[in-house]
Amino acid sequence: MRLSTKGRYGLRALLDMALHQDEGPVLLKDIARRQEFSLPYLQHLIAPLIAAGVVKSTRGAGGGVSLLKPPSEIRLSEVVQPLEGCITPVDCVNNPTLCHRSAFCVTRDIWAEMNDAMSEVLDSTTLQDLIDRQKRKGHPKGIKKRRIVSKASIHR
Amino acid sequence: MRLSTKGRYGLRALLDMALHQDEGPVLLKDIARRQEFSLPYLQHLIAPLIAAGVVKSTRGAGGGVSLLKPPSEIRLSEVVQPLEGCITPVDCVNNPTLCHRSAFCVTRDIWAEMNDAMSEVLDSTTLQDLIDRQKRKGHPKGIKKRRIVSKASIHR
DNA sequence: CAGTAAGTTGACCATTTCAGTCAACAATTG
DNA sequence: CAATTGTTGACTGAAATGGTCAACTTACTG
Repeated sequence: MRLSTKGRYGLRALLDMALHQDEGPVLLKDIARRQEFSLPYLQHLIAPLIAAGVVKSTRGAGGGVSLLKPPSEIRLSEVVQPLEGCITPVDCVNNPTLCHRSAFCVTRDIWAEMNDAMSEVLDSTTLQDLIDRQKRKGHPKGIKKRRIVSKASIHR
Repeated sequence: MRLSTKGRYGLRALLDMALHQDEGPVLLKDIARRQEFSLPYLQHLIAPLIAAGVVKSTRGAGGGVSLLKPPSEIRLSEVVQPLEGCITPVDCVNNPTLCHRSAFCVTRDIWAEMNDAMSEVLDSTTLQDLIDRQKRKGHPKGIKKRRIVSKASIHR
């Protein structure tokens, strides 16, 4: 039941973006440095978010990425979905025809309940909520200065 | 975020067992046939449930598997956990030291909320609840008679 | 217009996990 | 002893995961 790094890193990237966008488009390079994952990988996380209409990119010098909507209008489900695909625990929940047992399968009902419970969290939380929480916690802008980080550090 | 077949098939196997245990120990062979997955695979699903103390097995002729507790005392979390391991979306939720960002990471808080939401469903539902639902739905004992099933049928 | 700074895209790769089979074995019954 | 039934571990093919790298496009700067 693990989320992949796409969803996890992608959401962190978006939060980082939100926390820095007052300074204009945010450089992928800076997000990667602050969030401590590689730029090449980050590039692949951004693409689906652009396709989903959550993020806009500007090329060329002075370019970068920025949010297309105010953070209060971005639900986490809008972010996680493009990155992870549907988050359902079992495919038959959304696609009953996958299994001929669906109609009378009660375990499927349970997976549907789990699905609803997870969706509820992601639907009811916005990027703004994350920003607010971050500000209460400190480190409001993440790690800003370049730091020497050992290669062995775990990015999980 | 998919559950593996272990958790899904395992829970179905347990429900099947519960629905048939009035007739004494249930044969793995029969569970496999009714639930439409292979016996060799089912054998591997039973082992963790025995280790977890949910299921008891009897070898030899007339043997089979049976529940160690009444269905009303078996929470789904007790079944899913041994099969899937911890169901958390991200490891750092249960093990903050995995990532040095844990202390100030707000995305981690969200994954923790998702974790709680999922756990709540599995903790608050018992095998008896599944039995009751199944009886209301019909097919109370699953598919009993041997049926010819095409190889192409999808077991998802 | 040249040069450089960005983001974009697709090819590629190593490792791990998943889903499952198979065969040898242990225990129980009759 | 023979038949039945569960137990265990080795093994395997396919797919997903978690990346890297290089070529390309676009845009700004001087």
